[in-house]
Amino acid sequence: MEYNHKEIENRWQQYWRENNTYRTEIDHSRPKFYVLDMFPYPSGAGLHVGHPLGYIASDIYTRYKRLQGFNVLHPMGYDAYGLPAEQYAIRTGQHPEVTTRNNIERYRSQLDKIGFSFDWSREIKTCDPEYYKWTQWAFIKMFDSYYDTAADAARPIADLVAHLQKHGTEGLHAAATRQLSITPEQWNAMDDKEKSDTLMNYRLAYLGNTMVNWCPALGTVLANDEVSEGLSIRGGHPVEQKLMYQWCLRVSAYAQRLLDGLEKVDWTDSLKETQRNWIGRSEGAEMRFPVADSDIELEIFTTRPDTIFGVTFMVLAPESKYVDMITTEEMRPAVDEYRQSIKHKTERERMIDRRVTGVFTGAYAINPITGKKIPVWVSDYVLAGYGTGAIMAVPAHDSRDYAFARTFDLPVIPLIQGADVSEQSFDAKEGTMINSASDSLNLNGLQVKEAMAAAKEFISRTGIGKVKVNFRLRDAIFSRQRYWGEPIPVAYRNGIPETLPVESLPLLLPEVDKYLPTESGEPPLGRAANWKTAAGLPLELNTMPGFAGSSAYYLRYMDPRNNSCLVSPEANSYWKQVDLYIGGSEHATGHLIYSRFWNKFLYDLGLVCEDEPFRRLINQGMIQGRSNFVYRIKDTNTFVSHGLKDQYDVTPIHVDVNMVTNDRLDIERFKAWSPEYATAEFILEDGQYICGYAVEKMSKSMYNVVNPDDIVERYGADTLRLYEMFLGPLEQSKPWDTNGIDGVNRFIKKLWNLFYRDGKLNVTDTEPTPENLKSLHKLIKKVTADIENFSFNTSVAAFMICVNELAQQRCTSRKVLADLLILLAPFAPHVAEELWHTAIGATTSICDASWPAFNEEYLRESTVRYAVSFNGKARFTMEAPADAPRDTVSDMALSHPDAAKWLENKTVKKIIVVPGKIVNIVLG
RNA sequence: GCCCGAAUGGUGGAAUGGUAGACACGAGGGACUUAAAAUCCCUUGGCCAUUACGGCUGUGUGGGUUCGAGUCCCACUUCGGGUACCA
Repeated sequence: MEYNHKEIENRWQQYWRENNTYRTEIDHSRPKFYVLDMFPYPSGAGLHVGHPLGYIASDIYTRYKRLQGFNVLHPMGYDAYGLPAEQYAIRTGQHPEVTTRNNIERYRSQLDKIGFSFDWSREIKTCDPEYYKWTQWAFIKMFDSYYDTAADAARPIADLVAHLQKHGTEGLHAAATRQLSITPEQWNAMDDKEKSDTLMNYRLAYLGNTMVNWCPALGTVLANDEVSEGLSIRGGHPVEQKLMYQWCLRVSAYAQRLLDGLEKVDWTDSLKETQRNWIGRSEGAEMRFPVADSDIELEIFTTRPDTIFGVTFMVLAPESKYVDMITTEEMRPAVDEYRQSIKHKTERERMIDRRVTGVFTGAYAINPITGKKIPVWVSDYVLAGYGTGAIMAVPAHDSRDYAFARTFDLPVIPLIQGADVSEQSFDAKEGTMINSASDSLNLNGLQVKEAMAAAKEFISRTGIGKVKVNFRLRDAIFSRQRYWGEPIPVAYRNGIPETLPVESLPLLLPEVDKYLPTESGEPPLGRAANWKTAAGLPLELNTMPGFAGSSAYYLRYMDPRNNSCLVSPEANSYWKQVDLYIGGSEHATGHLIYSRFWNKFLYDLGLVCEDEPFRRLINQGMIQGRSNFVYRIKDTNTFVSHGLKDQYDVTPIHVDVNMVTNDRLDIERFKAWSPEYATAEFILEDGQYICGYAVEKMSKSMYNVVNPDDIVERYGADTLRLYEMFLGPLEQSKPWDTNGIDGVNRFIKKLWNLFYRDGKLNVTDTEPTPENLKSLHKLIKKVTADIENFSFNTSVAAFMICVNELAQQRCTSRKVLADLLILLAPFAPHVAEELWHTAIGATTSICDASWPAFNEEYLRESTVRYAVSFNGKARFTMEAPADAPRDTVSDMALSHPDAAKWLENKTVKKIIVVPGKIVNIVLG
């Protein structure tokens, strides 16, 4: 019997499929466990070897938990809406659905080859009407809800309407776009349009005029997390700011709960930190500064109310509504010109160009505490979208204000003792206050923290302002001017938006002749014929963004075919939440925020039983490419080997990693690669051409893409799985290097030879020896602990050691070998299943086996080795009885023959004995 | 700029404060073979020895705590990741 991976893997993959081995049902007799992968977007390029990394880890954990007796939910599906399929459709006219279907088929066949234990009966696709019905349904629920800030929960909008009818906005605690002040009489006198507009101020899904990231190249708006450094994440196109009337989700209402919820989940600190920064809670005060000779008051937000005595000017955002109100006649032309110049800059230009610019409005404000007159300026370093779009500038203690003050020659008043502000501002929140006293308030002599508290207390007591918490987290823009997304279930009656009846869902994505905007600039759905309700009302033309479909998919997996609700209470109360979620950290500020928001909303409605969707989360690292280079001597067709390249003037050229083995170039394949190289000549070292290498992103253009299918074909899925885990710690980014794969492949062959020695079955019913049991239980202990810690690389090493030991011991014991296979089954399921049946003689799948119990007894030693150190330096080792008391051990060390030379002419000051490990003799 | 993380042989990487470099790759040497592949054995951080499986040194840099530091503390350097005129 030889190890034949192709035959084995085909056989068992078929067996598992035919026997529905991985089908999962609710089973109250067993504890549940939910392991989830972030489902993939099926791109046209297919999977490369980096994609399955997280899936392999989650599969190992899933299989391990099943062997431990858990009923494990482990589903998979596709995040099927997305830009690439649509852009492909625009170029080729092929329907995105066709592209997507083909890509999904390719993904599925690639995934199947790796031997995952997904329950495919629960597969979902976000573009499937049966699925997106529930995405649309959730949107309608959000439209019909507002956020009650007193109850800290979403409530039906009908409750809000009732409140407005009776009390107006008096006593209303609701998250809102703007603070409104309405009497019941005013509300009741409103017409439908006015009422609709008013309610939009409160709805969780609302239409609003907001500054959006507009990407002209993609022809759509983008959410904040879809933009990085002024460029779109998809495609890298420039993004500009634009005021648009768009659908939004009031995620900001949940900011505090999203922050608090992080305390309850088991995620890495760095990921929690990323979310905390993104939510960006800052505590401070909102204050009003009266404008001189006017009734207008400027409202500002500051986190440093303690620095109120150092305010030497104020700054408004160019878009601030105050600018028009206070600018003096003589300054108006300059201010208008400045605002125009800002408007014409794209977001990216604004980022690159960090010059300090601004203009004086001509107006002065009054410092409410000192009564001093201070000039009001306009500058683009103040953002309209944060706080109130106006600031009090304290140049001595804020670096941005400092730069502005120096540019426009404004005064700088230091407020902290010893702070040198001649060269730069002193931003630290520490020190003793100076220059901070008026008739009503004296902060001098206080520490910064005390001063902050005192200032806040004073401000709220005197009514100058109030203590306020601000969040950086913005509402999510929910409209996309695209075709390939979920239609928003909204129709317009006389221009007033209303949601469709829930019973009419799903609202199907209509057919269009082209996937481009209409001539009049409307989104592609504007091309759909008859895009109206049955009653003839026009339907919404925007579609939902990419994150919509992925926000509640983990709930749908619990009950994927339910036609009457998103998830039944029975299914939800059994599966509860995701116990382990594995995926990339790139979703930290997108999907992982939106999902948590969406889940909390459903929780408020009493539709799900857990407040947080993902209990434990692991970020697998990215697998980078390892590119190979050849070195062409300039202006020739001669290539010089890596070790000799420095003697020539060379150009490095990427070469396909698939024709390089251990950095040695297959010269014949290289010549055949391109006609250009057919006549190439080579300068070799030691008869070989050695390539250089570099770690880069895995991509076609670098010729460093390694396809998992090729690895499976050549070495088998088990080798691929083990090798991906062996490569390094799961959470760390690391380059893929096929070179090391022979090591794990050899391990599988060694394992095989343990069961079939010289082609003959080598398993007997002999009793295990103490040595056998020691090797086995060392492994049980190590692998169990490693899986719990996601330290898969070290468990693979432990398998290698154990197999070597058992081979050396000539172990044939069926009991020991069977347990070895169970331990290995999560990692290399095919070979484990094969040997389980053919060599062990089992008649049921190894998936139905039980994880072996660890017994400390077998590891107990009668003697242990001590390292004997002198002054901390280890010098020799000695054996001692395992149960010897410390005094006996130190006496043994001192009388040991090797000790004599170290003890010569020295006095022993102290002896430290660490049982079973170290004897450290401290000499005088 | 701010926040987080990392730094260990030629390479990927192991090490509850207790003999640094597990495991693997690569490399060198050997066995088997007409030869190659495959397989197996030995060596492999550096330096000095090789009469000794002996010595010295060694985990980015400099300090500290400790009987003992890759591991803990302080300062710094470099590299990744996140975020950015967020007041």
